[in-house]
Amino acid sequence: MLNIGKLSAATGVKIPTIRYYEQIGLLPEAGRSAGNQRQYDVKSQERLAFIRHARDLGFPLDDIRELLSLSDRPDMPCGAADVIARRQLVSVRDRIARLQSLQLELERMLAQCAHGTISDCKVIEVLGNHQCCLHADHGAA
Amino acid sequence: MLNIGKLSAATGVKIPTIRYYEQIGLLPEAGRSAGNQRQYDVKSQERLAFIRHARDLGFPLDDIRELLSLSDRPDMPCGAADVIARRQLVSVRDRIARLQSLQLELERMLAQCAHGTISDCKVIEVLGNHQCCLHADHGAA
DNA sequence: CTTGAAGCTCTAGTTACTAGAGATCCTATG
DNA sequence: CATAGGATCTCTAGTAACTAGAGCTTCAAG
Repeated sequence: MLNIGKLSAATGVKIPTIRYYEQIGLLPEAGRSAGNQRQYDVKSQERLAFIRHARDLGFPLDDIRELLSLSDRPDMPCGAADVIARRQLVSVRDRIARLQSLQLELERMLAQCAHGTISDCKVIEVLGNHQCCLHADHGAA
Repeated sequence: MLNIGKLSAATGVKIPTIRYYEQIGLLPEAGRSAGNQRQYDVKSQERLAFIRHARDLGFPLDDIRELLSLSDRPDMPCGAADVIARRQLVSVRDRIARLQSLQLELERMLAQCAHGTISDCKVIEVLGNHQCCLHADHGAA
């Protein structure tokens, strides 16, 4: 049995976040000690590690909730988990593509900056003028 | 003079978002028609386009606020704008790097999925086990 | 037995919007 | 000129995923 501080240290999830996860029902209500402090076992730690990892991977909490409910029923086909992961992969790829075009534009802006005054600052100028940029269609998304 | 609907169409910023920007002081209070409806001129449209573009580039509103206040003083040196853009570039690069490692891991998970039952689903398994992944240090950030 | 760290609950704040209710206004058609 | 409909108004509250703080209690070390 470990208290919330140890659990936090073990999983890297901050204490208020653990309580928050319990509040929204992502973690079951923890058992309490005589003095009303939360007590966790290894199961809880594993569940929290699962959440942590999925969060690191960018899964929203709702998907994680779904994944957890799947993992509670090990005899079901895993198509649903696959769908969630695949959806996540698509969105990660999309985010990468966007960010790469933004990176290019920022580099271009900075390369043109002659360190003069604001009036001829390319950073400001480029930001004021959407026509000249490489990601014109991203706004529509 | 254009009303909020036209401004929204012209800039691609949604109507409630325009009002929100006014509320938080990012846009000055718009003039009103006899019937209390907001009226915008070309200046407002440019300012909003600037905001829009900077948002697309991933700048947080606070940075945009700063950028706008800079662009209102064209005789100042542009070092500050440069610093903001540079900071943004660093964070964009960092986000790309993270996402690329997440992409790899998701691809790996999906490649291993044999479409059996949950009990042998690699997606669930990998998520439950942080040891085996490629981005172990990301959580610390 | 005391003291200081760690835990508790509860509320409110964050970012950048988005949604909805209910009222008002503007414009085009009959 | 009346009216129907879409557009706009204000206001409140909700979203995601936490984070911060106040004020209290409990636990462990000395």
